[in-house]
Amino acid sequence: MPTPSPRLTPQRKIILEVLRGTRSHPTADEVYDMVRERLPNVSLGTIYRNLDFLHSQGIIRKLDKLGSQMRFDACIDPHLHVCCIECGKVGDLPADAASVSLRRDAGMDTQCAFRITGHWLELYGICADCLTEHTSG
Amino acid sequence: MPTPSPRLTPQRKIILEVLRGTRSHPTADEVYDMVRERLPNVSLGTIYRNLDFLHSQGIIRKLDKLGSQMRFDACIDPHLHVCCIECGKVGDLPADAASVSLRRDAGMDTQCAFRITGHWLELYGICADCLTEHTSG
DNA sequence: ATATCTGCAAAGGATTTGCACGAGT
DNA sequence: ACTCGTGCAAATCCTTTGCAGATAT
Repeated sequence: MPTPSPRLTPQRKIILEVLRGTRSHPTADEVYDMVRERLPNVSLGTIYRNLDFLHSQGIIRKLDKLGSQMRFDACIDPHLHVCCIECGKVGDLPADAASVSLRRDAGMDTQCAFRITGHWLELYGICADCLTEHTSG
Repeated sequence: MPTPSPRLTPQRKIILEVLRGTRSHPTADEVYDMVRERLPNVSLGTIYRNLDFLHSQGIIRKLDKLGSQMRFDACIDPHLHVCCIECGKVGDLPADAASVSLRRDAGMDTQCAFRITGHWLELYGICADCLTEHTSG
């Protein structure tokens, strides 16, 4: 059987262009607004579906830990995000700047123009129960 | 004027007891179910309001980065959380085990019975724009 | 009395989904 | 033809809110 062939529709193309044209890590809503400037009849559902598709293909990053709304990032290189606790703005930080920033809590980080005040670290893994199911099943 | 005097209602008391009686970092919904066993007529709104109140008083922790629903933790000592990517279960990790776990990605961490497969680090701060507003205003 | 708190139900915001139509191969 | 994608609107999920009645000091 032939492999499924995703299509590069105008919507999909413009959504990706819009995302690649900004460094602001926009929400779906903000992407919607930007895309509508070029494609007035696009629907929000299409935005969500395409952002999801692009993410599933590894073409964009989905940032779901930066507030109440998801944000999206066309830059998939490993890097960290800094979130402003006042206005919610999201900035980038080169990966190798992390340890520097963590040690400098409450100091101004010259590399990202944010004064770092805190951080959040969370681990992912597989719990013992799920591990057992894997090995026994 | 007298300081406001929050009351220790039965609802509030039981919610806190229930939360202190588990290490499962329950969602509001799960707290609701547990509380209803002792207080069948409690409402979900009351659960949310009290969890919020307890959090605002620094009595419990609110974990909003562990999936789509908020989770709550009566243990406010600094410690990390490990989230199972299969079933969503959340475990604890002593703070000083963090560096160990990060170095052991994909290895089994004996301290928390999770096999750590990844992590997420995010920074918080104040952006240049908001800093300017503070210093100039 | 009065401020705090409750249960109920409705509202809210973000995201997902069902469906019939449209477009590419 | 057939599959994939779209617009629209409704549905869903989690959380918050308005309100009238209840409770404690």
